[in-house]
Amino acid sequence: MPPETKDRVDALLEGLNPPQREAVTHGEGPLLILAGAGSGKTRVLTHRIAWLLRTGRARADEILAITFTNKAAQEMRERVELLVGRATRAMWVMTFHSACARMLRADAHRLGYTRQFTIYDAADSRRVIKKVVDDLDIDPKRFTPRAMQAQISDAKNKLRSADDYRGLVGSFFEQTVADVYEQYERELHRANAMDFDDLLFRAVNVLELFQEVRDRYASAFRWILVDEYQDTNHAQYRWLQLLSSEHRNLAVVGDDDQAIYAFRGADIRNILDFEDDYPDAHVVRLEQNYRSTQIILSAANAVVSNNRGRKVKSLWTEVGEGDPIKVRELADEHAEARFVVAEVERLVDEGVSRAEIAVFYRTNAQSRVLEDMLVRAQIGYQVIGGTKFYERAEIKDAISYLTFLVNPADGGAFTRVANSPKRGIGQTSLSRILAHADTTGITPWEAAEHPEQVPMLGKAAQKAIGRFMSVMERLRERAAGEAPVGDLLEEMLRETGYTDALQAERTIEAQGRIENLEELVRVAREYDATAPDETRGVGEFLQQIALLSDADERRDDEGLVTLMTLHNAKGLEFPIVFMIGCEDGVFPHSRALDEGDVEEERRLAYVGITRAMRDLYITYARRRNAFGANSFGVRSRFVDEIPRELTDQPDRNAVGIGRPAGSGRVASWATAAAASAEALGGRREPDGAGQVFRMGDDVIHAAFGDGVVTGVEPGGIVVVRFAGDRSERKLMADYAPIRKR
DNA sequence: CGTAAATGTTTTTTT
DNA sequence: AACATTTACG
Repeated sequence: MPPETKDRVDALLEGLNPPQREAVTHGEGPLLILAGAGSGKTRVLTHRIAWLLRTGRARADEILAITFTNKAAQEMRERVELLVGRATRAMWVMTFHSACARMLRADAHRLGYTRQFTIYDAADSRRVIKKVVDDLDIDPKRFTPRAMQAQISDAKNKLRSADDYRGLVGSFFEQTVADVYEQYERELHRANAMDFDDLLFRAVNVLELFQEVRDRYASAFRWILVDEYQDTNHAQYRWLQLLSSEHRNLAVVGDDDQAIYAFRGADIRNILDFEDDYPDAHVVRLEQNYRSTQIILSAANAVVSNNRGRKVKSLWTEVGEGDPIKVRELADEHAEARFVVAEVERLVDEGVSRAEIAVFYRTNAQSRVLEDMLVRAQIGYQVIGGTKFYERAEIKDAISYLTFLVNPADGGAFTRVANSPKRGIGQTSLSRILAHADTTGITPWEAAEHPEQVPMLGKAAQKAIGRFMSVMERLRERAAGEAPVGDLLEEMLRETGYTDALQAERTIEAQGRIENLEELVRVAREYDATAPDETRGVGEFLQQIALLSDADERRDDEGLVTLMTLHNAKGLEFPIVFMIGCEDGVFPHSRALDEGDVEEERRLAYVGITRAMRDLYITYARRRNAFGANSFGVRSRFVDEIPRELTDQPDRNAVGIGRPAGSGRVASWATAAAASAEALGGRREPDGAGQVFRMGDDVIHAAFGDGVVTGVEPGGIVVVRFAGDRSERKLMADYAPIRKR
């Protein structure tokens, strides 16, 4: 190695601790990196890639790096480029699904798909399943499409085909699933479409069935690196196995304590058994945490240590003790939101940037109350997840138009756009056209091209279809002529009258939709400008956006408070973290309790806690609006698993809805309500006269307005923080003009 | 064929 | 409570 190169390699290793360095400089052979939360695993991955490149062990096109989100992939590529000082376009850094889609574009023809195959999202797939259930005369009440979909997805994640599944049938339910699965596969194939699970499944199929494809990739990818390995499923495991079969340079990074995707088929054994699969694997443990205070780490450790069957690890930090964890009980979800918002305002006053603050919750629905409150307080925020941009009706419509242009077999896309905007093509006409295509073995596009040949189709419908298709024909020529996607999209929105129809509505919502479509055009133009030549085109654009996730939309430089589910929080860190809704039934989720998946929920708690660098707030509510009805809650068991001395509420059981001493669990809302009443004891509000105030109560003051009780002191004094001027005042409960809301 | 009202269903987490 | 889907009517 020339001395100059050696210096640059040494520079790469500077600032790494010994185990990190060991992982980065591991040579040939399998490598397992057990990386505790905040132990710098991303740093290790990027430095390892840079090291492989710098030392000449790898060319960029010999590296395959798998990340969990597209955003993470992009960041990883940028960081590697910074380290090695040049572009790394040839390197494959992407998610499992993106990598598989890319491989399938090249080789799907071997399985009877074209390279323009459509990627169906969960909603598209659900629609197909519904149709199948309907066609097969199955009672959708007994066999809900939702359950069917879950079963099929599960099978695919285990690499079980419809045939395989049928062979394992053990009940009437499964028998029915087998029928649906089989027909579903036929429908997808006929539409030249794949669902998310297919991308992995079919990619494995191609590698297994075609030796030359396997050889091509297995020899190309000399170095493979995988992040978040604890959340891989069997199909992903097999895919990696096939790709790494030749060089065996597979490096995986993960933490079994952060496995939170079992519900999606992830198999924690993939990481636990790595050393059995690769007996010669080199194992590195990263146990020094660079992120959180000792108190936060201790809390996380205490909680997760209640799980069994984990690889024992001991995280430590040099960051220092830090502040106690702030635990708050609030009256209901509104008081909870008010507390969070008031605290955010206080922190911002202290000079904290909003971008340093995140709020985590178990389910997306919980963001709503919080959003209301943030809007009122005029605090900028972003919500990750929930209703996604690409799931909005108008965006789906626009995408379906493009999809139908490039994939004329996609009857789903056709159905979606044919009568949107309204042009007099109803459900009946559509069904006739699709049935005609079905029976004569032509594509929906071809059938629609010749409406006069469709049996039973009315004259008016024929004319409407004709007009629609002549627009589509023109657009298709433009698409084939490799027009930029942005131009094509704009033309489409204009020519089909889509924008005009929205404009005609003259409503604020329609205006919002138009703005969303403009945003989509902007995304397309961005794609036109940045996509490498070889991957340009409508088809590729569509496949790429189909694989975008919520997490990819996250922005971290615009001074916004971030709201997201605990699942979306994986891999991120924030100086200040709020975990809200910490009640049994909400978190851990009641469904998980029913199904005995408490350990996964606990890992979710571990993930949430370990995102916090400096300050952690945990809140729970006594009362919460579940289905329109109020339910009473009990503090989450996870809160009680945090040693009290790590919190600012060492005697928190003295007041409020503490878990009844000695009782193990409270699993249902019914028993929860009883337990709550018991815990409240004689402290329930008297009707009418003399009010009793508790921490978290919402109050209205005649002069100061809305507020929340932040403390109760002897002598009938209550401490109230007011939303209006954010002041905190001590008031005499009996004399001050305050009442509960 | 399209709209409006009525009914039923929904809340886990997501690539 | 909110939303989607179904049903009834114009």
